[in-house]
Amino acid sequence: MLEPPSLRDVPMFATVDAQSMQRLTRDAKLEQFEDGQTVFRQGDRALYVAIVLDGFVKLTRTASCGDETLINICNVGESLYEALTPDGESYRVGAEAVGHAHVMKLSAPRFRYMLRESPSLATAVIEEASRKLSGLIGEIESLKGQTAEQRLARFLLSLCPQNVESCCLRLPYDKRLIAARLGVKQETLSRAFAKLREIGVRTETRDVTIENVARLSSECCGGEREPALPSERRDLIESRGALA
Amino acid sequence: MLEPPSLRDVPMFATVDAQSMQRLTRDAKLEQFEDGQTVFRQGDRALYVAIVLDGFVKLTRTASCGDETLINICNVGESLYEALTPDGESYRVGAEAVGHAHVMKLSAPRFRYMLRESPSLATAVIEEASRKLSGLIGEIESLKGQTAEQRLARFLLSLCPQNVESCCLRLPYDKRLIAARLGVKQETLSRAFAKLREIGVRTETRDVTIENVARLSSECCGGEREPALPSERRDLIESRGALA
DNA sequence: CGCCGACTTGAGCAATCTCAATCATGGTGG
DNA sequence: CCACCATGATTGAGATTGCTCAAGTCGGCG
Repeated sequence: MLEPPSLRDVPMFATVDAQSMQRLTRDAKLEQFEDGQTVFRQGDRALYVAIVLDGFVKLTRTASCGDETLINICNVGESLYEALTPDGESYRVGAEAVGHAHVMKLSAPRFRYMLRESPSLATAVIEEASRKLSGLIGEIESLKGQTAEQRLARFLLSLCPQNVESCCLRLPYDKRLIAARLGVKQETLSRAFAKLREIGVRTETRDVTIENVARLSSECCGGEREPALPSERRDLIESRGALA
Repeated sequence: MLEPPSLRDVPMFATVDAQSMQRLTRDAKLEQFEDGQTVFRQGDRALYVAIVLDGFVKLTRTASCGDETLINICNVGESLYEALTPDGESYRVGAEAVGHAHVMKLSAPRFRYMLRESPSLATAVIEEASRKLSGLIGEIESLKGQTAEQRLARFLLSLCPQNVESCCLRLPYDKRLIAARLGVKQETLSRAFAKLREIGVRTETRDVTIENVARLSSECCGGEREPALPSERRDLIESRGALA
């Protein structure tokens, strides 16, 4: 939090040439948000392409009847790219800070202009969009085919480092949000945690201990595993095993 | 089916300059598939970028335990873009023809090369990816927040032309597939159809009559409506009302 | 101490799934 | 023409999962 957050650390832009980055960020704005503050609203004109530089930003979609659905929780280094409509005119989801967050806003018209000027940027954006597609496909797979318990297992596994036999981790945000992310009610999430207790998952409010990662993995539909989300913060996690 | 299917009619490429299109399609292959035949398998090396030129192609994701989840059913003019992994190395979902289908396969390495050479192609691909994102976001919203009945209503509405008061339409594929698309079992779909009968939706195997589109719309969560899928075939639909 | 928010737990209910039986429908062979 | 079968669709009954509502716990924090 003390080091100045910078686009330099955002993987999405790692392969973009320096000159393009300089032009792209010429009038970029770095904004700070407190928990619950709105980054932009669904339906607003899409004046910016936003990147999370610190904290979390949740993307939600609100139906006309008022139902709000959580679409994604974006982590440090992620763009809020799925917010943009295909025509680039408005936001199809709203964005709100979860906890304290820094967001870099790049001018959308400039961004669009640069896409035509810089093949390396265009390629980077195509890859970013493809990553977002992957994430959503995984989400759909999970929602259509798995129980709440399996989804929770999958979520916890996505927080584990690869190839460890056990690990302790801190949940990245509160259980209400995790429930929304998994598409269940808070109470259901609580019960799912209770069931996982039987297979060696202890929870203490926000800290989770997974005694046997492989066991949890096999529980969650034959050991399926998300391709190691770059999303979740590794610095909150300690673990024993191959990587420890 | 008799006119030769051509990339010329694919909206995705409408804005791409002729020269790029020519280079892109230099060694393109047009393939035909019968119902159930595999276009490509999940995990295969992604040698091609595929476009549906006739019929339907379903994209499914198979978990290691064998569970198969339907991700999308792609219509004429759609790319199978969501099949590509971010690194472009392999397919993250499998593709299979639904009924008779024509698929154009473009060389993936050439495609990637052309992305750097042709800003208009890059822009078109970014828009296509964005449309795919929209579709998946809508899917997630639907899965997380709506009942089977509401999802069915939404699906039927996506098949209706805009601004009509009533309409008759033919379901684009069989009910087993529709059920998979909505993320329910076919029995549940059948019961959902039965419930909609009470609000003026008649079904005769594959033909559906919607007596009052507005009523159906209000049933499905306050009149939410998909942004008029370009996906479904308009030529199978007859309707009365503002547009008729 | 006492309140508040976040979490947990319990009980009943609603939606969906599973399993199984039934019913059209279309094609096939006699 | 009809008996027969395969397939898709429908319907019923009971089990499961997740939801709703309500109460209870727990850990800060003024």
